[in-house]
Amino acid sequence: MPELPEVQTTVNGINSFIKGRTIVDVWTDLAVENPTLPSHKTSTKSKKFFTLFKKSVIGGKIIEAERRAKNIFIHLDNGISIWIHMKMTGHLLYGKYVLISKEWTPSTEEKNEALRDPFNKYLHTIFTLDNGRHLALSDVRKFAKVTFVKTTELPEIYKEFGPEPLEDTFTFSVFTKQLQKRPTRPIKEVLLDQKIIAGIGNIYSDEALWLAGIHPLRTVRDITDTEMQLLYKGVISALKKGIDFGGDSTSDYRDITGTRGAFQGKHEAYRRTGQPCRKRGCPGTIERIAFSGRGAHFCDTHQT
DNA sequence: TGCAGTGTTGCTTC
DNA sequence: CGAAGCAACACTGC
Repeated sequence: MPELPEVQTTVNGINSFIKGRTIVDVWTDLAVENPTLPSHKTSTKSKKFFTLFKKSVIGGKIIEAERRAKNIFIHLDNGISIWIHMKMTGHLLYGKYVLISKEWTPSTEEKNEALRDPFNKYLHTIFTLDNGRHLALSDVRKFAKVTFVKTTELPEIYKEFGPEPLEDTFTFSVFTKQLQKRPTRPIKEVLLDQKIIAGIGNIYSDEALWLAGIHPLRTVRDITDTEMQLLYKGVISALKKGIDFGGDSTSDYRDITGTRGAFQGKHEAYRRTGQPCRKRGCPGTIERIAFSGRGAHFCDTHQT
């Protein structure tokens, strides 16, 4: 699920619902661990690390949440930032929960029925807020990671991610310069590399390539300047469209109120295998190939 | 029933 | 070194 538009939707939700709240407690079943950039090896799978985590975030007031690549940073007023990566199936939920026999479930007072959606179970980390409500991490597959860093360390960490495709500084020249760092690699693979461009995953790379009419296996250096222009626009418009529709809930993704996004009904390529291409006048069919350990979907006619 | 496939990414192996 | 493949985990669908 969570690529740039889904993570952005989550961050927007945190900022509209829980900004200003203070964290008064944290619970975890230790099923999640922290992101492992070279500089941050410790794991919440150890009780010792979790004790330190608790000590660092309890009493902190949420100033603002921020997205970098597919990561969420929640800045607290005590100089600490909570760092969350939702990986494949993680998502954050805001609700009123109760702990019953080692499992958190929505309280009877919780009026938001979406939180009772089966996809919104599997809670592995719970932040209790000063209004008695909770920010919960739901994650079936338990790949999501949670840790903390000093806020002052973030500029150094942000350097490990590529440029942000929706920022004003992401010009066509930045785009091509980044892609040219991998001239011999297939374009789809390069688009997925977070160090080249931040935030693109399997869904939006398929969509961007469909928009640009480029086959996913084309090598970067074989792509013409005209095609690059189309791809640059395609990347930006696919991501913006994802945000406009509140993200993609093909699978587990939900916004922090537990509600599905709507982008899954809007795909042109992703997971439309065997269906007709919807580009105007195109007689093609969407094809799927296995590639780089995942699926790539593209039109067999207009993507060349 | 069984196995391929699922949004991510870092580690291992060659 | 780059590149390919896999592992982490649980569930769905063919």
